[in-house]
This record gives sequence, C-alpha cells and structure tokens, in this order.
Amino acid sequence: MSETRVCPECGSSRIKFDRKSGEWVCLDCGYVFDEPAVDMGPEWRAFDSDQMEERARTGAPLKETKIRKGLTTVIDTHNRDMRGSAFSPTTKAQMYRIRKWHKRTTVSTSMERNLAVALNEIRKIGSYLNLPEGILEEAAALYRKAVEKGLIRGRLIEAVVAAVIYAICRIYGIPRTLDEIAEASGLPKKDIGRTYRFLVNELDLKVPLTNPIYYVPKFASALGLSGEVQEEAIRILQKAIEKGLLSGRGPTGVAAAAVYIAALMKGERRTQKEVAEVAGVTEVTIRNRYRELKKELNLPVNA
DNA sequence: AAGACGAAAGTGGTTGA
DNA sequence: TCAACAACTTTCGTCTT
Repeated sequence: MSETRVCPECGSSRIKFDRKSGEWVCLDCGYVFDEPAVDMGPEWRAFDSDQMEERARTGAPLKETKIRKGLTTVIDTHNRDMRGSAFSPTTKAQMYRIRKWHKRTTVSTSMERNLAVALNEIRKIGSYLNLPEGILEEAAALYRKAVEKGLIRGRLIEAVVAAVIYAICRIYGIPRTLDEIAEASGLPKKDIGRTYRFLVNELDLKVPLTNPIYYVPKFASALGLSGEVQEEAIRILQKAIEKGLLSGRGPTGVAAAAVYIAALMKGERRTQKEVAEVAGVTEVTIRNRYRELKKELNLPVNA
C-alpha cells in the first residue's frame, strides 16, 4: 500500500479518491483501480485456523448456511383492492410496474444468495489448501462471471467452486493437483474435472499447461531436501523442456522424477517410494520418467 | 530385508469416426 | 455413441545393495 500510486493505463500519478463510488480513479484517463479503497480485512492476524475461528467476530455462522433464511414476498395478480373492487387503469399500470421491479430485485438477491454460498465455499477450500488471498479474490471474480453467464444452472455450486479454484490455480501457476482440490472439496475428481472443462470452454479461459517446475519446491520441501537439490531439479526440468520430453506426460510425474534424480546427484538420497508418496504418483511412473530423463539427457547418475 | 527395476494386465479419460 | 489409444496404476517376480 504505497502512497505514490501510478496509473497502469497512462502512467499518470494524479490519482484521486472518488467518494461517491468509493474507488480510486485516475484523473487523466479515468482508469478505475481494482483494489477496494478501504481495507475490508480484519485488523487482527491469525496464524492458524483455530485462531481464525477464535478471533473472528463477523461473518456468517459457519455451520448454518440455510438458504431460505430470508422471508419472501409475492405480490398477487388479482388487481383488486382490500375490499375486492377492481383497480382503476392507472393503479393497475402502477401495480404492474411494482410487480415487475419486485420480481427483478428478487431475482438479483437470489443470485446474491448463490454467491454468498459460493464465497463461503471458496474460503473453506482456500484455507484448506493454504491459498493466498489474491487467488481467492480471482476465484470469486471468475465465479461471478460464471453466474452471470448462467452456467451454474443444473450444477452443484460446490463443483463449480472447485472447478473455478482449480482453473485459477493453474492460470496463476500455483501448484495444486486435481486430487488435492477433490480432497479439499469432498467431491469426486471426475465431477470437478468435467465442470472445469465446461467452464474453460464456455468462458474461453486460456489455461497454460502446467509447468512441472512449479511442483519442485513443494515436493522438495515435503521431503526435507536442500535448496541445492531444488535448483538441480529445476535445471534438469529446463533441459527436459528444451528437448521437448514432456509432451503428454503428467507434470507431477516428471517433477517427481526430476526431484528424485536431483536428490540422488546431491547425495540426499530419498527412496522412490517416499518421492512417489508426496507427489501423488506411483513408483513405477517415477521409474519410467527417471529412465527417460536419464537416457535423453545422459545425466551423471551413478549406476 | 528393503529398495530398485521392469513386464504385463487393468483402469479412467480423451479422441475421432 | 463406440472403439482405439496413450498415460498411468496395480501387481508381481527378479535383481541389487
């Protein structure tokens, strides 16, 4: 949060706070900043989920996400007043307009309710997977887009949320596998995958294919390996990418093999089983990738 | 005895007719 | 909609440390 803001559109530093809309606006080109003008976050910090629950004093109760909590009102269409006599044409027209707007505002709140449930779910999965705040914001934005396009109908909110999070993670290079998302959301992998593909199609998302390098730090730290090993593994992967060895291969398998080899080379040996465990693949896959990498890059692994 | 290796059969998902 | 297909898993026997 620096004081000297610069407009990303035109480079001007003449940024002003617009009280009406509550946003920061560039005076030269009218660019509106994304960030909320007010820090909506809590003034306290929580270091684990227990503290989070303990310290939070706002927000919806976690257990009680009942959709029908609000009362609903419907205006009838009899066009009679309380004594049963018919409305005059003027009143009738007025009532028509009232009904119209009543309906419209009700529809919009049902969307809000949908969004509220989804946001709750996003937070839940996000905290389970330790996702950064910005990613959750992006996920929420994408979900909103999906709702506006009417893509939720006939689908579980949870499934859409999981798919959205998976997509955002891939777009931003946060290494989370479909398996992890499935576990966090309690939904079968199959459903999430299907919904994910649907969203990618409908929303024209451009999702880059996962770079195995993203997984290296994750696996290495889970195995307690040094930074040197990480660097070596990344070097191996870069060479493999140059040689086009990775097409069609699962990114986790390749990353796991690279970490395994790097550990071997740096004398921090881990068994294939251990590596397979943290990577969520089998030993056999690691062996196959290992064989390919060793042969194609003729690596100096003691044999 | 544990880990590494590789062959063979099985599985779930994608693709193209 | 169905069959072919590639990647990956499971299982199991053998070899190495």
